[in-house]
Amino acid sequence: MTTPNRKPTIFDIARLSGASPSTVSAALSGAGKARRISEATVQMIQRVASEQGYSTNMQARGLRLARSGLVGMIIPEHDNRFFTSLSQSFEGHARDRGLVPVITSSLRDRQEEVRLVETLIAYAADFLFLAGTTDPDAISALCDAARLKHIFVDLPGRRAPSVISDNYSGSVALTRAMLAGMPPPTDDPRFVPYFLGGTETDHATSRRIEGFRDVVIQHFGSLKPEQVITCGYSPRSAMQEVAALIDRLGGMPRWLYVNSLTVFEGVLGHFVHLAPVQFAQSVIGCYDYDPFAAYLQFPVHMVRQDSHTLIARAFDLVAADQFDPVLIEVPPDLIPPRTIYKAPFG
Amino acid sequence: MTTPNRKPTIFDIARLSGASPSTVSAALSGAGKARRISEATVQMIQRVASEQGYSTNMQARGLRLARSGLVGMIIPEHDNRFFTSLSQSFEGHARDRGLVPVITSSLRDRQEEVRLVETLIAYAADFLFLAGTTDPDAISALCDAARLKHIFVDLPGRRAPSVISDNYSGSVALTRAMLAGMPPPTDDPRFVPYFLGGTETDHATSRRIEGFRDVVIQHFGSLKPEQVITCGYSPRSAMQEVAALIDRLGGMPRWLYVNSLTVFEGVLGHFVHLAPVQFAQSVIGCYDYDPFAAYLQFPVHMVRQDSHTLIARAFDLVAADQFDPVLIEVPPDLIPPRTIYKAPFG
DNA sequence: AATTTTTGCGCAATCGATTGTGCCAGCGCT
DNA sequence: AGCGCTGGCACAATCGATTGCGCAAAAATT
Repeated sequence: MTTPNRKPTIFDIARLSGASPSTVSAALSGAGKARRISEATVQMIQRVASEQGYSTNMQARGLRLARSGLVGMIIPEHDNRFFTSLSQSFEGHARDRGLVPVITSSLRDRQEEVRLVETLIAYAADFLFLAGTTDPDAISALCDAARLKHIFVDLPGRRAPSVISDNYSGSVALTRAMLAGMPPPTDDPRFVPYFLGGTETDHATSRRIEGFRDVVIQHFGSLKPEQVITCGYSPRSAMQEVAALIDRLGGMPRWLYVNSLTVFEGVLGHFVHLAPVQFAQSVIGCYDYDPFAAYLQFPVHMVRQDSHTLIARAFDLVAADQFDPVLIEVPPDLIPPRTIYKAPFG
Repeated sequence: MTTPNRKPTIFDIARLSGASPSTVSAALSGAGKARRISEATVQMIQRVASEQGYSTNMQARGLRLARSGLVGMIIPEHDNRFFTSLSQSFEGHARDRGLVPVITSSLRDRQEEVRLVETLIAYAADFLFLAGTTDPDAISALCDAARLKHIFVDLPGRRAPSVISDNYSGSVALTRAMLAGMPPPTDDPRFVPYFLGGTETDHATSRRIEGFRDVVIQHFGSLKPEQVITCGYSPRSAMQEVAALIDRLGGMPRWLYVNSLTVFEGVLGHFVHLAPVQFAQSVIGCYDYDPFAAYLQFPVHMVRQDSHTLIARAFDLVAADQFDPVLIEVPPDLIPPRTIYKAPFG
């Protein structure tokens, strides 16, 4: 069989099968019953089509139907196991529904985020999921103007449905786990917990800080402002901040709460310069889960957001055609340190 | 301003600006000069268009031009820092060229891989990058039939350009690094290196085994078949195999070469059940890099494939419109264990 | 046998952008 | 005045699929 000069269209199939293009379209798009095409004709057309290697031109179909079958998801970055677990779930659900997932990263750049939304609008995406959006309202405005249905995941928005983790309870659980079995408080500034990373203005960070604060106050009676260091999400600034902190304290703090994997990467980048003994007594907590980070040489408590449920809930909203603002919170899981470690205070 | 009933088209802009649709099209698509539209008219039309929030309907344009502006990349999975580093580079390069990257994962399923290629064909992707393809020739056949330009990355194909890591030299470097400073060989089967993971039939694995073999033979004089365990890429089977190996040897081997991050995840899943002392003397090597895995509690030598260069070379081929088979090898980097560890034989 | 209903399918418009072609006015030239 | 040339724009066809509508033949009904 020689390769044809170009891809066959319904007109080619029509010619070869002796039917009309509209009949071919109906037969191949599954609208055979609805358009009263006989079963025999449908089968015959399908046979011819598969012989010719026909496949629907989705641009033509999309143009006619004013939808593309593409569904978008914007994440801050691919290089992050939390976001990729969202991606992986998103792909699965999208495919189960016969949709084509388009996952793309903004690198936490607002301009880029806007461009991506505009692109997805131009391609007539059927709907859009947004993870880690920094300016949800602006995005919603854009989407609304183009009638693009959208749902926020991970960080909530006011103008569209949001499916997020229960950051407060997750943070409380994480902080409690870190402090479990702690010795009586002392005056040493190294013997209080520190919170590192994130942006105060984002919902997730602020809720996590609240959880952290409540538990710390319960155990220590107070929380000093310098115990909360919100330095954004970049590994670089995290590395600088943790270095400065250790320098200031004259050593590693006993408890370090790390807000996100990217921050953790920065922290580890600094640990390279420390002798192991310097953090031998430390307990690390990290909001978000990475399977490799879970096996580090010191106990790391991690919060694993339930990305599967987050995405599933968002798709439930899609299925129900529910795009009015609503906030759905999904509890995350606490992952204890691996059993290969001795208990820190044992 | 009220939101319009639907997105404006060039016909709306034409009506509002007093020009014809074809003039509007020319003005907005940048073909103003070529079609001799006066500068004043172009500016006027652009102003009206931006006032109306016009954006090109890419489905219509794509239909007319028989290309979409979409460029695809298929990877085995998102949850893997090697593949996501490819993704991230791919996105950057695609955007620099004004193209829209569509990255999607096959979960190493051949059927799914084929479906994805067919989907990208249906959407008229401009070209396609394929990473970790298990059956490249079948994919090439599909793409050729649809005149879809494609390039293999990571695993090579015969019928299209391939840009891959220099797996042999990377493997030699990794094995050498693992064995550096090794004590004289003994008869203990725990004191020989083991290779774990991958598929013998894939090019990367077979080249890596060759490199491993050559170095091991150089140091030990021989390599027994049981020292090479190719159990695929799934963490589950890796976990089983490493458990069986340790059981058989009566303890951890001194050197374990882990072929890919997913295999490493499986290995770590088993390490949970071991006392730290059991692998305190072991040296791990892993082909592929994960920033967290690089900080584990035992020395881990890692090979970081130069994903940026891999993608850059592939885009060079695209730019040169070079889609005839050719094999380009890019040297990977060896990442030594972090300095926080004591030297294993120090 | 006449009428109504159903079955099976084709015609032609439509989605929104691009592009080959044609038309007209104005200009310079002889 | 007559001619050619060019700048500036509009007309209409086109890409490939979907769908409202219509029509003829077959089947069912009276």
